[in-house]
Amino acid sequence: MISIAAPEFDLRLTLTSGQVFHWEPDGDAWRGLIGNTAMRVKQRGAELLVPRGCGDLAARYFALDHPLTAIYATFPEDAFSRAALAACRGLRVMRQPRWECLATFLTSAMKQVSHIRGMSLALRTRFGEPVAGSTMNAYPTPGALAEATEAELRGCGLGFRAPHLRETARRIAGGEIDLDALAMRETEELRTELCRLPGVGRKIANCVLLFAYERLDAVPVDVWIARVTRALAPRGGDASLAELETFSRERFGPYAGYVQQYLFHHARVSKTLPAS
DNA sequence: ACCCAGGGGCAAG
DNA sequence: CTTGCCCATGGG
Repeated sequence: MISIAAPEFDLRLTLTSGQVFHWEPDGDAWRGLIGNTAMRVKQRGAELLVPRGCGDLAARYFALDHPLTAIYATFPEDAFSRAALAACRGLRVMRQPRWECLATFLTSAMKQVSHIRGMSLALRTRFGEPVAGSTMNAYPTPGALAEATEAELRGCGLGFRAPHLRETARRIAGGEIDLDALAMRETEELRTELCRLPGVGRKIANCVLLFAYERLDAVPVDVWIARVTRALAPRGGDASLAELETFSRERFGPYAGYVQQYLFHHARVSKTLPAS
């Protein structure tokens, strides 16, 4: 293990905030994969202990370069947002592998976090390649999922999401869509391209923009964020999802995705909403 | 038994 | 351009 600097970072909060679904606690450390690299990571104060040779990889994955102080300066002043910031200080919006992020959020539709974890693990176990030094397999490639049958995917608990994942995997494996090449597109254009994929609508596209394409202003509006922002927005009681997204982007500013992530996690963990 | 989950697609208004 | 309904599955 080596040590890297990780000021203003909370590993546990970051890994349990509903961004990634394959990390598991191992004593006072965490075990998981960054792409195809096995990792055991442990926080010790303002430093992070990672396997030798994995410092740069981990620093990038955990976004240790994000300017949290500047980001916090943009947070709204209302009581609930302040409480979320106080409760989630050190939570970072990670940089995830694009395909893995797209596929896991595609399976997330109308599922609780624990279910998403279960599907991710089942897909890895059934269709992923083994990784040296890990008992967990890598996330399955687009090709591996494109070749799976719908029944096999349903066997992993995917339900009605199975044909969506299969067809999206097929398009990517076949080269109709290049997730890496899309990285240089502007956000609006990139979102439009992602929304063309079956099973990917506005909310899931925004998750992928935020968690895999560094678009920190993207706001995924799920049921939790809808509840929070309906309470936060003036006359938000009957606002549509589109209106809530517009409200969030305008109210929360250039790091709206960061704000949203703090509100999401705080609301979920505390089981509270803004007083309206 | 009943409810809900980090939604999306499609038809109908 | 909006709204209503269905789509599987599992845990509380």
